[in-house]
Amino acid sequence: MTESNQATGFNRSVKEDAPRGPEGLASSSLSDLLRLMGADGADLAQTDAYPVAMRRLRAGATLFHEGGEAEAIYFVSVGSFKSIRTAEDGYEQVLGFLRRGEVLGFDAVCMGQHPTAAVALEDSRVYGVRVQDIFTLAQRVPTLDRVLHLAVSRQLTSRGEIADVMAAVAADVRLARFLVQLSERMQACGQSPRRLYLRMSRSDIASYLGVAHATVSRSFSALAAWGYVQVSNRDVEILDLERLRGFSRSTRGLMDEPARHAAAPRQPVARNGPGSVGRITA
Amino acid sequence: MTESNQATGFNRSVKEDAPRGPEGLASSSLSDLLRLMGADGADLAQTDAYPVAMRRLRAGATLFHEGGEAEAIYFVSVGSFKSIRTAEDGYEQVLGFLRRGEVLGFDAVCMGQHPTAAVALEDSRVYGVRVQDIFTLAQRVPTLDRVLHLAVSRQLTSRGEIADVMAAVAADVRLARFLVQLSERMQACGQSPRRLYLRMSRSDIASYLGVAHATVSRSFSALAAWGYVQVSNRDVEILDLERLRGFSRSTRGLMDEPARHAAAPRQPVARNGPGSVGRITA
DNA sequence: CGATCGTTTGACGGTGCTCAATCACCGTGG
DNA sequence: CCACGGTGATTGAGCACCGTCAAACGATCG
Repeated sequence: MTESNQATGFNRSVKEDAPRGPEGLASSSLSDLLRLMGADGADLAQTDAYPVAMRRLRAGATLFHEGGEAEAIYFVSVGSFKSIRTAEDGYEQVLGFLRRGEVLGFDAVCMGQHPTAAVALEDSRVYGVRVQDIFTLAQRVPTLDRVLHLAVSRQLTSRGEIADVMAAVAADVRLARFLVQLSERMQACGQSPRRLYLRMSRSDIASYLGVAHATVSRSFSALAAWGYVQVSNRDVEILDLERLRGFSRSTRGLMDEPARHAAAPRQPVARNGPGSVGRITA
Repeated sequence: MTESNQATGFNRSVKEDAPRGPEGLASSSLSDLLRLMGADGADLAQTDAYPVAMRRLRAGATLFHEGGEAEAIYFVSVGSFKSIRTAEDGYEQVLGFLRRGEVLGFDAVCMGQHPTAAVALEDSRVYGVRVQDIFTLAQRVPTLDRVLHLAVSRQLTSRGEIADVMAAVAADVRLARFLVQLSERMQACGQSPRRLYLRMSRSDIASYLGVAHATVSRSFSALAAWGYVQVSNRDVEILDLERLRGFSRSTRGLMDEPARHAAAPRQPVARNGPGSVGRITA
């Protein structure tokens, strides 16, 4: 618990060099937020009037706590977060990893308090919109309403991806699916889909995959041994994305497509090879 | 594949005795939908003008297919659904079970097509709102906008509950958590939290829990043997909700609170008893 | 450079997955 | 009414993947 966060409250003075709003929060205009969310600049010019809070967090700081009062929802501007739920015994269940353009804390609007917490994985920035302002603001600015709906819909989809990963498959396959997910997100951002830098710890990954801490390490080693990836600490390079994707789809029994076109440093199909247990029977 | 569904299309003639809209769909008024969603009747009277499609489905019918074009989002009026994603090998991953007042298909608005399918678990009815109408309608009728945000927020929360269940715990515990979830939902609906009738098959439960078909049966038997529940086919009676809830929270090792107050038909703590493997280390 | 944390790897034991047989429950047809 | 196939649920046996415990290794920071 070496949190270096500056408290939880929304109304908090934050070290900031941008202009301040009445709340002591750095503020930008709504148009900035809409631009971030990829809104086509229709009525953007008219939205400069609306101030929007902006908040910065250091790595490891928590944006809002589980059970905390729902003060605002946030849009990630730069950096990345994990959303987690902590069990009574202290076990942290990771529900997802969020990046630029994604929305945080929306699951709180139906309850008044946050069912999950959000923690920054690196130095980050977010826009915040107070919950009480959402409805009126969305009514005033249709573009915001649209943007919000879209972002939440995307969020809903990504929450579903946990199940895809945790669906009873071998641990190696879970990790492979996770890496493919990351790779696709990278590509969606216009970045290289082969070079990944993992912002989260092995334990975070383990929680997300629903396997043990140590098993993640073993699976990384296995994937590297098969020749799918090259791993150096948190740097991951995907050597053969297509074969990795194929393996991530593997279910059980001997994978139906050995897919050994050309260079296979280590034959993936062997004892303890891909897909020994894999999938639950339908 | 003995689907008795009446095709997928939204613009389909449906056997219906209610008034028809221009689309050949039975139609009700928007105020009905808002009332279903628990909106306080502020401007309800003025919303009678807006027609809303209503659709009926038989048990086993699919409301919309995975990959299908996103035509509308739906609100469950009566009955229940499962939302699923089907892998290439035919494995059905269940993402959640939905009941009255919940929203279906919203994750499609950000993509134009449905990332998941929805199948009726029993004879059911839904209200449908075309995707293209959502934004304009929400702007015209603020109450709808609010209702929609709330419903989606709830949906987001329930998607997170999959992780709670699938988080690496013993299979018995997963089932216990699932039953507790159902029980709480029953209570929220004003029904008895002890008497459950499971609308879904064992395989559906297995998929939702992330365990094998057979393991669900074994876990049911175990829970019954511990004296937590009494099971007869799809009828489940919870005999001791508090102890069941306690067990559902169990992690690993010998559960820290034996909780043997009084009557314990079969001592839950025994070899192969509760919480042998349980939880992944934090 | 030492302390602390995160990561890797090893060995062991157990739970749950696979396979498969049996049973219970229905709707059909003889 | 009872035989009959079909679906879904239960139970059993065997084996191996992975969770636990533990120790060694590496990285990062003060």
